[in-house]
Amino acid sequence: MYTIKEVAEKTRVSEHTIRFWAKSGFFPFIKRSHTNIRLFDDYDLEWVKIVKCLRVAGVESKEIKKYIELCLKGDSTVPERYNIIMRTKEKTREQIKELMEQMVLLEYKEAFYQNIMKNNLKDSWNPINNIQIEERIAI
Amino acid sequence: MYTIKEVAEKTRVSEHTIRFWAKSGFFPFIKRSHTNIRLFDDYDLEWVKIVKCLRVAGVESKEIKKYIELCLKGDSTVPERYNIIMRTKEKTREQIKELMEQMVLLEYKEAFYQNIMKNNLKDSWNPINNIQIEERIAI
DNA sequence: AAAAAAATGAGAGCAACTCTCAGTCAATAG
DNA sequence: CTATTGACTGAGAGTTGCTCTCATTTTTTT
Repeated sequence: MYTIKEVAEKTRVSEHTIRFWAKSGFFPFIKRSHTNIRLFDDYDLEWVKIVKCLRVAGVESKEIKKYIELCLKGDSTVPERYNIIMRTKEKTREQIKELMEQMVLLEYKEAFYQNIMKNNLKDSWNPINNIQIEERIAI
Repeated sequence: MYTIKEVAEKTRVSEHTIRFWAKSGFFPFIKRSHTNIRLFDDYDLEWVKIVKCLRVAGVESKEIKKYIELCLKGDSTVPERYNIIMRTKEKTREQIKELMEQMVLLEYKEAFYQNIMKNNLKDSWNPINNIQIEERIAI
């Protein structure tokens, strides 16, 4: 059995956020000690990880609540749950793609600034279009 | 010269957000028509793209403002700007890594649900640990 | 010249945390 | 056996970064 602190460490989600998620009804099985302290077991931990996974993918709270409730309803909801997972996968794939595109831009910037520093150029030389920017500051 | 609508389309950032960013001082060079309508040129467009890139990487507004101000100060701030770009690259790399880890978990879930649907199993069979969960609902 | 489409700023509203605070409880130090 | 330290609690205020509405003005189309 884990305390909220241990769960926070294991999942790298803040204690505040875990309490917030618990209040949102994301962890329906958590027990309490006789002095009201939350006790997470390994399955609760699994739920925390899945909720984190969905949140990181940008699934909103309302949808996560729905997913949790489908889980509680049993086998008949498996196809719907599968669809939520597939939509989440798609979202995640798009996010990775977007981040990789941004990475390309950041690498241009890196080269741009390295070039200025190495060759003592002015930063009005923009390597993206390989043209000099007149009277403008490059971002 | 582009209107806010065209910039929104080109960058896939909403008009609302572009106005919000403009109010935050992220685009210091935007001109206005004689009737107060914002006119973006190609360089302004470049700034919108960079700001988007930084935001997607999770750089907070305050830091973006700082970056913008460093750009306006000229060449002497290049090393500091370079550092911001490098930190942003690192953040982006971490995000991609985290999303890829989540992807693995989502793929387990996909296989888990597919297995239930194909073989008409109960969902208390958890494929992650390959053990049956007693009296517990799998998430 | 009128109707429809776009733009404006001010400001309200919202999601999802994030933080503060006063208070309970348990464990260890003296 | 008290006292202090430290984890935990819920309630609720505060924050970030949009997102949306609205009344008004401007532009375009017909």
